[in-house]
Amino acid sequence: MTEDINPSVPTLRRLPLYLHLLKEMESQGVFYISSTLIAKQLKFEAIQVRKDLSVTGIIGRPKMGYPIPELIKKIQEFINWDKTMNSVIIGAGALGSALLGYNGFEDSGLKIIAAFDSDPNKIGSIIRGRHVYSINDLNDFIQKNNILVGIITVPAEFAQNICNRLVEANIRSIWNFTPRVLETPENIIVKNQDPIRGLAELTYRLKKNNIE
Amino acid sequence: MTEDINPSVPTLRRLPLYLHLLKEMESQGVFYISSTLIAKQLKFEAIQVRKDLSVTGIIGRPKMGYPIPELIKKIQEFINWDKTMNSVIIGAGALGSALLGYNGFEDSGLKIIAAFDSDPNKIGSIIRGRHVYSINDLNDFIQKNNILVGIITVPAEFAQNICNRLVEANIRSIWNFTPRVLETPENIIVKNQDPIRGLAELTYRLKKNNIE
DNA sequence: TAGATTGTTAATCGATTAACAATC
DNA sequence: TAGATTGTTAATCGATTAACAATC
Repeated sequence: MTEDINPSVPTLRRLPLYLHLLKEMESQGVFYISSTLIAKQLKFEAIQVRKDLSVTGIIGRPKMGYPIPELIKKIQEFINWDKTMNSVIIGAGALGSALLGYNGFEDSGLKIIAAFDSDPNKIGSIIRGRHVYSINDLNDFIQKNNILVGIITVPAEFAQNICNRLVEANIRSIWNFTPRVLETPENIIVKNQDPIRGLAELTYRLKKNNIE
Repeated sequence: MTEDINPSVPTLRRLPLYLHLLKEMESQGVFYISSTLIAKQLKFEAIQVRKDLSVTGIIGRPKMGYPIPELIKKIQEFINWDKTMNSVIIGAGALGSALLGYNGFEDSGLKIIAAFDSDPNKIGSIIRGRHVYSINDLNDFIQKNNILVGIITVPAEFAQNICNRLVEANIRSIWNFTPRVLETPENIIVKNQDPIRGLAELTYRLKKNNIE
């Protein structure tokens, strides 16, 4: 086996930032970049950049830095963004609709191919080019369309119920945008992504700034 | 000074999860909860729960646990969610509209009172009850309406430009939903919140699961 | 009372940072 | 070549976890 390095979660979370920067640099016609310059752009430490990038197996060249096209490829492979992953959204409300229209997924290989909702007014409609189906069709759809990721954007109180349905349909992973912690079998990958958690960081610092 | 404890970032990010759970318990008529039970619900360790909660200054009672109403209040005070904070959104696209309609902010005291965009078709419209103004009116609006937080949901390539305008208007903090790292003066609080960073964690584990 | 729970102090674990030889 | 940069190994820093006395 070549892949032996276990990246830390912070490293995994930084890799998309590198990827985004590198694609930008590449589009500007730059083909080598040093850890020093990456660090400056992203406000990291150069040594941290080198440590992070090393997990992908990239080999840099002293004095030159890292070859950008190759590094992009290595990062994409490492976090599995070089492949298309089909997903569905459950909950076609504000947040669900936003994710359907969000172009930030371009870099990632994630395709949201349908939405599901329980509201009869929404079922049958098309949001941002994707059909909205009844939640009752969820199980069938997942099994027939090779859906790897279920994205939960329903109100918190329905999150566990939707989760159960996804598990029944043999989903592989769940991206949970609600503040509920979900009960799942061990083999299901769950990533919680409640944006409000980041807000606490910001507002705490606002308060602290104000006091001092 | 009573507040001497510096919470770690992970602790700050967990506090909203406790808050959410506690509010739920309270609405069910429960008034005391132990760290053991909180840990079980959130899949944490009890000792971690106690460590986290201690930053708020809460005093628990052996055998009983923590008084829920008081703990809710302490957490809210600690992360500054007991006060209303006015904010504006810049970028009334998919993500911006979603945040305008998102009811997850109820717990937090954050009020989004207006949106701004550069698209003449959007300017003058109303999205989820909030007016969309021209970006040219941003500076005036911020200064006149005690805006503490600027939420950036424009496409990445415009993020720095919007950031500069916010800084000019003497904004106190920026919640940045783009993958760009912003250049700001030191006194501005910036919180980056690109949802795609969490996706990397999920997709990496998907890949790893598949290989093994 | 006995036993569950808190909260403090110490130990462990893991991530970041530093030092520096190797290299182009 | 000289000097900038990589990548490895070690040191530091900080967060999590463990141990346990105090308490209800």
